[in-house]
Amino acid sequence: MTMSNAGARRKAPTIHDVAREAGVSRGTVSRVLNGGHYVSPAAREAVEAAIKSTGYVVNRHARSLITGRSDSVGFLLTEPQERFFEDPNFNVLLRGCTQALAAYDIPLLLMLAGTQDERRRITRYITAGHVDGVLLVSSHSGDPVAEELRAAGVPLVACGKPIGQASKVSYVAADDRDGARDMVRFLHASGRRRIATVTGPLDTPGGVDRLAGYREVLAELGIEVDDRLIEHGDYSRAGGEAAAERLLTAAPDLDAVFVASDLMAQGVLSALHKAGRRVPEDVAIGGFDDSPAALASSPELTTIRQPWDRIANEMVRVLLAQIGGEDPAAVILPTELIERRST
Amino acid sequence: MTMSNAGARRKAPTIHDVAREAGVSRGTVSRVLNGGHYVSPAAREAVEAAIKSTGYVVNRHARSLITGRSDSVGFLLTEPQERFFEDPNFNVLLRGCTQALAAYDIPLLLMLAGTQDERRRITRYITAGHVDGVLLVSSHSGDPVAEELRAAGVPLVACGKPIGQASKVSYVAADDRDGARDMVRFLHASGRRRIATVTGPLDTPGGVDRLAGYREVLAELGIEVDDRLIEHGDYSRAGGEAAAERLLTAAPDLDAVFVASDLMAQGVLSALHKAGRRVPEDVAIGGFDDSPAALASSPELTTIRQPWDRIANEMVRVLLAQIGGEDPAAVILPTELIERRST
DNA sequence: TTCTCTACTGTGAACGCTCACAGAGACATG
DNA sequence: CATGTCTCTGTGAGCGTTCACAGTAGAGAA
Repeated sequence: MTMSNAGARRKAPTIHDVAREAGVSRGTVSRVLNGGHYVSPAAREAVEAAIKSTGYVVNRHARSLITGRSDSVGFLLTEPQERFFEDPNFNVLLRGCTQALAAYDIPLLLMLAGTQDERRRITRYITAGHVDGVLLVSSHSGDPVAEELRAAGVPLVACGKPIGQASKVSYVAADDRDGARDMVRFLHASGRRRIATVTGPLDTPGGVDRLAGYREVLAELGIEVDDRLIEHGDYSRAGGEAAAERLLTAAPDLDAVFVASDLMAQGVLSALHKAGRRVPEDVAIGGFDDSPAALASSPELTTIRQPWDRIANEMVRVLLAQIGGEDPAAVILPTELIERRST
Repeated sequence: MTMSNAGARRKAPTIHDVAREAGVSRGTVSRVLNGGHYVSPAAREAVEAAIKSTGYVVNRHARSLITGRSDSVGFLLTEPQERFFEDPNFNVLLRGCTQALAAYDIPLLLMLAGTQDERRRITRYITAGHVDGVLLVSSHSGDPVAEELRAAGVPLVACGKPIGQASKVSYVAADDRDGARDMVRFLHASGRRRIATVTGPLDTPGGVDRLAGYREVLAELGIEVDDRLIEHGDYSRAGGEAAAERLLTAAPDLDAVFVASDLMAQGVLSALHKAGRRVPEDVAIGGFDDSPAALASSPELTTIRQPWDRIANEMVRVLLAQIGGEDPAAVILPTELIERRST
């Protein structure tokens, strides 16, 4: 009998209605809503009861209009979206961020900047203050979008270490160097003595740091670094295969390869197979990322897992802190070695 | 030398500033902004110039406050998030929706309702009018959330056909029945004569419709349906394997199996392998979904692909139409048969 | 001329909230 | 008794839009 629904969304109760119901003023209701102090227990109780009985929900637009905050944040993905969306790790990140924000009742806006047009539109949207901050996932760090947003004073935290250290932008990343160290130490501990490496591109933080970790462990073990054992790839499968072929020529006596990504490791695997080397009997292989490629390979790859759920949580934490006025911060999280059949 | 950045976001220009700059009134600027009529070419030009020179961007909160619209929509995922996030098809859908909405300058809010608490929070958020409509992805159709939102008069469009036909909720889905018909016709055309099927659960639309398609084609070909050739699964790999074992017992002479999901098809593959049947020489297998399982199987599965990018576009189109006041609508999109090695 | 109609423009009032401020008690201190 | 401090409460103003309405100018018709 009520004249509810049927698309005719009935007018929502306002703070006024709650105030009337509770027998107090708007100001008092507002103070209760914002968890403020200076409100008597009696008033608070009355207001809370009135909120419940009226089914009041704050109008975020009205609030934002006056506070200047939007109480929402953007999740910005620039560039090659396919690559990310196909990666389950990326999905863990997206999900983790959404849930971490939900705990603060902050909605996440998904923003994909593929084309130049989209980039412009999104940058305008963000700098106009429609979100309070941005969680950025960008392939090549030192992204112009990051710079632009930072220059506009938008709180920002990137996923992964930016390469252009010039600008002070917050980031959360896994400890690439330590992950690499773990893997090389592990290979050495399992008896391998001629440990080669296929690095990522040296203009990426991952490329640099994972190589640094490799070098450090050799130094630590008193093994002289042999340049013939180092080859560079481009994170692609084909790149890994080519690098492995060069390694086999330059240093045919290698008995282990630390590869800076699982995808490249697949290429390495196939090169070794072609060369008649057995894995892990003749050559052990360690990957990086714990991507699906690690499980799809045969043998399954021993690899380094990055703690994507924790990365998500930390990104949100750092972003909210920054929105709250704190300075940019960098967070490095430990990795985990996943032992499988390739070692 | 400018006192820009440093977190001190300078006050954004308002419609007032634009009006002053252009020498017109707020009203005129507003009319230009909303693409309205009744504005002279001269005024429009002046306003557009002023917008450019001031860098004005509309304050959506102020607008929403008065229009009552939020100009944003929610993408709601209920229930088992892992399953969806792992599915590349789901990611295509999410991406497609985001991009389709971006063309209308409508942001997408990602909402994950896993726990009961989250469901409540999100339902409140939505019914409070914080989004204009909802794109729903739900595992079991006839989802209580869908009902609740529909009852509250929230524009809603579901992905996939709801089972509870009682309520009139919009949906966009691939043509399961026709996809099934295509596959069975294809198997028959390639010479198979004892075509079995492993269905999905019969309380899901996919389960029902794909079986219906199977039956229809047999009828069309004048082949009598043999119940020994029909077994039911639960969309899981193990379920597929068990169903295949039952089939092999009941109808050992089968020479093809149409399986209602790729995951189940993997199970069927493994059962056939154990029974010493070769695929595709002895038995052809047709899957459904074109999921990663289809490519990961050996041999790779011939399967039915659902047009996820088009589904995304249609969901957005239907939702916006509904927000605009149109009635709920159902859209069925054609599928595509992907031929691989299993047939 | 005068009136009507059309095309356009400006203005005040809202939308629902927060914030700053003023003020009221209650109580202690000088 | 005056004064100060502390806790609590109500009120007016204003955030930046849109919307309804009133008003103006110019063209054409009576």
